Amino acid sequence: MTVGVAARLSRYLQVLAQSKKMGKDRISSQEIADYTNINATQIRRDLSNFGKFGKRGVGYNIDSLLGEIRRILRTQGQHNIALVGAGRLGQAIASSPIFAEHGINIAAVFDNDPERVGRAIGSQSVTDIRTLPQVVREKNIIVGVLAVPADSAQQVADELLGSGVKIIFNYSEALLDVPQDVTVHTSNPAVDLLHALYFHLT
Amino acid sequence: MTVGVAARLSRYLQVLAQSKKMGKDRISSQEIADYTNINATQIRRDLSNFGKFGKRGVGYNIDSLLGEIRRILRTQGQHNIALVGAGRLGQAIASSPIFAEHGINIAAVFDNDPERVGRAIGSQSVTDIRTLPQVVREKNIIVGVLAVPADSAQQVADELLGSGVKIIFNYSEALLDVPQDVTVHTSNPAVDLLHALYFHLT
DNA sequence: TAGATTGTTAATCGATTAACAATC
DNA sequence: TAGATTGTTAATCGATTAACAATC
Repeated sequence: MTVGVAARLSRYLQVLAQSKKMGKDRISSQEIADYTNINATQIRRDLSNFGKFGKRGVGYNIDSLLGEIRRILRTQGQHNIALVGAGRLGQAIASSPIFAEHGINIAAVFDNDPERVGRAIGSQSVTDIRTLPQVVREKNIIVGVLAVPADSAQQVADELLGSGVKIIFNYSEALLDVPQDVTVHTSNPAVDLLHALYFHLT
Repeated sequence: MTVGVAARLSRYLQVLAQSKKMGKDRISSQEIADYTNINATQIRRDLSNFGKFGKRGVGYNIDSLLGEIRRILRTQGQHNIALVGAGRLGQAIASSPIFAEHGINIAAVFDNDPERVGRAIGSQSVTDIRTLPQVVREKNIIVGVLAVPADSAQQVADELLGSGVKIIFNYSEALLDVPQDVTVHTSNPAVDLLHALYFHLT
């Protein structure tokens, strides 16, 4: 499977999960297309690579398609992730239902501020960052989410990597230097906004 | 220019802006490639579409390349955006330097909670959401950022669109129904995580 | 039956990559 | 001069799209 197909499948998953919440039972490739800006033919083709999941003239059953995609992406189990930074952004991330909805469990929240350590955040309490290596190893965590200021991002990233983390979600503006086998996903709303604006201005 | 090229140029912009902050003067296509996961040949080709900005054997001058890309993307002026929602996520967004660094000005922050109205947030104070239509029109805002709970996202989106907004950044899990000429960008870290995990598990 | 939507084909387009001469 | 890196070509691959028969 290419990176592109996996990325698109995970977006279909989000649309399906939300549509189910809205009480829908089935959905057409065109409806998924409207929400994702992915071409409907592309969607049908992505899905038909793995089987015949739809009914002609009807569409796709949401529950069964959710199951199929989760099976394909192997996201049926629970995954443990670590969140570093219990400031406003960290609190917002920890209290968002978005991870839990997709079977992702925030297994630990770290901060270096003694004022914050011990406070409740999401379903956890904040842990001293000095215990990070031990906790990350114990809980077998391979994903770290960075919600720290840019000037400490690299240092925290190094610590995560040293403890076995292989995927980093970077919510700071910092550029991170990491080994080849580590995936860094940098989330930058301003960057997305710039190219969205370009097409509006044109 | 295709959507792809514009999206990539805005990512180069981010790398250049950060590298400049780190005190660097010049950068090679390979270095940009390492930070963006975009192929170095692709980067050189994207840039050479618009001119010969580099020096062989040396690389690109960061200041001059920043200027060129900003000119190409027309992001030299200031853009006004509106933020709706002054909760934890809204506060995190408002206090992030990431928008200001790219010439994007958060011109108004709205909330419906009387407790929050009037409080300082970023460089603004929170405004009553009932004034949204008036403020958005007065300030000529065409970009709205949604940092509200999923169950009020559609309602707020409708209000923004009714006041002339054309680009929405949706930080809720909700799916938004909007007219064809409106761009919705939904930011969903869990979705990104799912496909990053897939490749790690494989 | 009539309408809708899938699954699939075929054609086109843009992205990716390797390779390398040009040149700083 | 020697090393490095751009700008560009050529080949390949995946994404996109239109179209439509199959079929629910």
